[in-house]
Amino acid sequence: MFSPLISKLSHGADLTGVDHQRLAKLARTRLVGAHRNLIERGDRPQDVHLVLSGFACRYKVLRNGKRQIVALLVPGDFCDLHVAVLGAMDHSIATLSPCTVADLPRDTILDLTERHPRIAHALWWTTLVDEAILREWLVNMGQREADQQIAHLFCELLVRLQVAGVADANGYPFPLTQEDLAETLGLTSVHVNRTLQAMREAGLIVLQKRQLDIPDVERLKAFCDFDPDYLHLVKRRE
Amino acid sequence: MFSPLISKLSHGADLTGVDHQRLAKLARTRLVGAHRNLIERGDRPQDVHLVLSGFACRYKVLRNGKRQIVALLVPGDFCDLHVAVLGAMDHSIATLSPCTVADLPRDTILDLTERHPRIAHALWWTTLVDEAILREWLVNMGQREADQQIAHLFCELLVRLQVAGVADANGYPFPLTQEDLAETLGLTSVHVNRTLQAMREAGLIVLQKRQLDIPDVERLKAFCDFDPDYLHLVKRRE
DNA sequence: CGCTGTATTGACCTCCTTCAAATGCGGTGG
DNA sequence: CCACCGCATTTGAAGGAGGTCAATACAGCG
Repeated sequence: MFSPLISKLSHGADLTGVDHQRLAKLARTRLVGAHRNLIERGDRPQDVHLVLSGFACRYKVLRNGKRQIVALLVPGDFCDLHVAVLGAMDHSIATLSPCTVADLPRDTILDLTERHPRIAHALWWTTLVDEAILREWLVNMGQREADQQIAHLFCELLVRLQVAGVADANGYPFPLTQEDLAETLGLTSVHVNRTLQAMREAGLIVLQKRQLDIPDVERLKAFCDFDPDYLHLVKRRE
Repeated sequence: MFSPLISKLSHGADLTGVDHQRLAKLARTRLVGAHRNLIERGDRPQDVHLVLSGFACRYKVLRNGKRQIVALLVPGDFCDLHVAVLGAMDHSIATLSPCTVADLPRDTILDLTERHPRIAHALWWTTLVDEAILREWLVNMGQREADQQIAHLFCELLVRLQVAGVADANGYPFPLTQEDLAETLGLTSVHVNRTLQAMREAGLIVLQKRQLDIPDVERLKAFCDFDPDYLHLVKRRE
């Protein structure tokens, strides 16, 4: 049930089997349909939310109605680990596909981190990686052209989903619409569409029926100059 | 000496006078010229670095030589508060103007936070605000046009510099070149130049001799739809 | 006064957007 | 099983924001 989180954390810290147990004991999960708000701007959530399956996103909407997705949340990602420190949410979170979500009482988390430094350290690590991803997205939007931008996002998701244990070696389920993709990359859906077509023709990707396959992962990585160092993955001890 | 940091922290947490003392005691500062690297990608800094005056930036360079600035560091901002958790730096940090920088031994910081929860909380707060700023920059690059983008950055800096106590009500020293500005906004310096001219003609800004003045702050904020909630400032107790 | 880095300008180009219509497709109800 | 609906994808034509290249003007500084 909590395996995506545990799998992910094991790439960022040395969690022992005992620690795993502690996390798994917190289970209280629910199913959420696609396109539902999990948290809205201005909220002060009491529980900590965790995505266990499906895709969700952080987003902000401008006065003119435009929406910018500022993060994709995949299995193992926290929605609001630390709002308590900030007070109110400055952005909203919504599902992009059906998701299973865990609600963890904030007190439980606080208690857990206080008593188990390794867990605290692992959670620390996740938020710093989230920040590093934001920086890389900024580079992506600022300096790369649409095709490389899309390719880079696909490469990042491949790694992140593999780390969570929900992607195979060269592909994964990809429920986002072209519109969603456009909103995360700062493009229009029309241009995303045309760019995807070009990438398909170039044999870089196979994207159909909400499934992305990458025939030649190394080639795609080279195409967009992908370097996963910003994900700060640590060699996993078997 | 440490007033920018202390001034800033007081907007994010309830620090008492005693806490102030503790921070101030750590002083070991130095002057750094403009365009010097403070930290490079791959480094594992031992000390924690803090900007006390001047402008610095986080940046990443692509293989093709393009540079993207992913954060501006102003007085009171930390460079690398938490690399210890991540290991190596995934980006570099350089000065944009002459800066005074403080080097704080990591152990001192660890010790301080462990023994003084309020300080720990305040430092927590700063890193979460940094993350919120990244999200807003993503919105800026993805959804706003050049003129609003520039305006938004200017508004953000006005608030941040005021919070640090180094800006007056409607302006501040602005040492960045148009090239620097271009690299932070994902534009070219040519286009930044033309856009700045238009903004000057519109009376939105006065930018000359490395000094930015904003004749009508409310107007500029309205122009770019600026909402400072993402900076998570707390009403300061006098 | 000359040097060097920054700002400015012009001409041209292209990536991406806009608007609008058409096509395709999964799901549902008859 | 088929017709139909709603949503997502695809396509076309035209326009605009921003990029590229390269020359010129300007300003601070030793």
